[in-house]
Amino acid sequence: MLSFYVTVGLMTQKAPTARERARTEITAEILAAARSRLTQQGPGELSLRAVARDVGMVSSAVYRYFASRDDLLTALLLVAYNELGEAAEAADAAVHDRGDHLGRWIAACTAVRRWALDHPGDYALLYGSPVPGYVAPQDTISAATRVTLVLVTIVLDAHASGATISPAPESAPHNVDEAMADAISFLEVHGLTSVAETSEVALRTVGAWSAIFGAISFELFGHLVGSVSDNEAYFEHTIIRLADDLGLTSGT
Amino acid sequence: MLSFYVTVGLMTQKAPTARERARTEITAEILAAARSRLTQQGPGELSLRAVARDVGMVSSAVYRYFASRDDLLTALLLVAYNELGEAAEAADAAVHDRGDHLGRWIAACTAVRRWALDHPGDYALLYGSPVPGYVAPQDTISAATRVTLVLVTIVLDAHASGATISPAPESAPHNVDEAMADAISFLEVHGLTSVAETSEVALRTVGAWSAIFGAISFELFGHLVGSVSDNEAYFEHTIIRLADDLGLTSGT
DNA sequence: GGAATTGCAAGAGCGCCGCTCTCGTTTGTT
DNA sequence: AACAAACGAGAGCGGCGCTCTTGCAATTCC
Repeated sequence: MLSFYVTVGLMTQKAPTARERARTEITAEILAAARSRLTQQGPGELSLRAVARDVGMVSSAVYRYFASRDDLLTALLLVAYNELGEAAEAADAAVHDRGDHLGRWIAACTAVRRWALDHPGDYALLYGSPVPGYVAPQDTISAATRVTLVLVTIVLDAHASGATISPAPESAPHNVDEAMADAISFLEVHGLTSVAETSEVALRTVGAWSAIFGAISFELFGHLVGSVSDNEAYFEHTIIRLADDLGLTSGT
Repeated sequence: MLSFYVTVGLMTQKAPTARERARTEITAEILAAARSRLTQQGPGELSLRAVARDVGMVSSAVYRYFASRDDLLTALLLVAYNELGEAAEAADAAVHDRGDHLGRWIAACTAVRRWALDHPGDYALLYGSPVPGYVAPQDTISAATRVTLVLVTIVLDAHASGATISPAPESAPHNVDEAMADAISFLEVHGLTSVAETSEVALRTVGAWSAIFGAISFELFGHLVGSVSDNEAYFEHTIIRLADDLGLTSGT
């Protein structure tokens, strides 16, 4: 760890100075302290002065590393998004039978819920009510996409393997293509081959993802108290119903 | 308005003193000022000192009317919950053909979305990430129930008129009754007659409600940017899909 | 009707917050 | 060795929730 950069060639790569090493180290230390506070409390309660005390600094010194509280929150946003995305990816990858799309769906969804329950503060930062003024920088967006990309990929894999969806209800409007235009171009950008009925599948996938989000949020924020007695069973029912709607069958 | 209580009998009802009248009036004034700030900003940004300035008071004076910032937020919670519930009830009641359950469903859901878009701050207070320490008092719960009660009633009305639901996917677990026990007793308490397959209907209704919440939250909090190009069309598709899943048909 | 009690608005003040600026000190460059 | 950049600490600004005290007005008691 100490001579990490020095071993690269012969001075082709500059060795980091002591200051540089200290800087990245302290930055990570601050971030870790902030993270541990965030996970337990909420984003609104995260105080820069408190994390400064945690790392044994005076508050003004922290501003050498993060320009503002919003900057710190953005850094945490990135970390949390990536961690959640990684959890979903790992859960999906752990299913050995890649053709078992239902199993992959359940694994990924369950991992998302598990992570949310284990990191309520982080979840609130990612998906809770945003601060009115705040707009997420570009780099956070790609991190935010990882989770949805896992789900989308599973659905597309299933449809590439011949999965089909039930017909849309007769009373549904017929402007699906226009409504989901952005999703379609998103798929194209990510090189995901289109399947038949692309926009209808996209519609249902986005709908499924927001339904999952709704279920987790309701559970986490206490809106299911008095209605659902077994949150885990309820969630399992929900995601299986969604999978069924997306054409993911237990066969294959 | 002035001689409101005085006209009731002959001193059987005490006339409110000037102080009492002033108190309720000022309380309402503070609440209104707070509300207008809340609707535009979020709950986290609502400062008691700011509303005090709005009503031309010093901050400590406001504490005569609301014991704490949390108390003020709770009062706002109640107002907002009731307003949202009323909006949903009114939209449902405006559908003249009471047998048109799909129409009533669409009307109620659309009204909820409309209200949320018009009152983003209030919506964040009701359904956004809660403050970790805060627990909602009992009186807010009944107000919170109004919206869901509208939706539940429509679904039950439809099923009392012979609506049926599609069978659950074969891969679904079989513990629906236990998972939805609380919802069933909720229905009994509210004197809502059970229909066939009660717990499955309850499961789907709760699922539908959280899916609606998810769709609205995603739209409001900007998580649909890049996926959905027409939010209104997307929402209409969503609620019609949910209605179809609940057995609400356009016929009857 | 006058005195005691209660309700009220204002002010000062406490500890917290985000953030800025200044001032010595340390580290890296030439 | 001289200079420049980065850094940590401290003081300080305005704003926050909330408490306490003080004078004043409305109400109630005798």
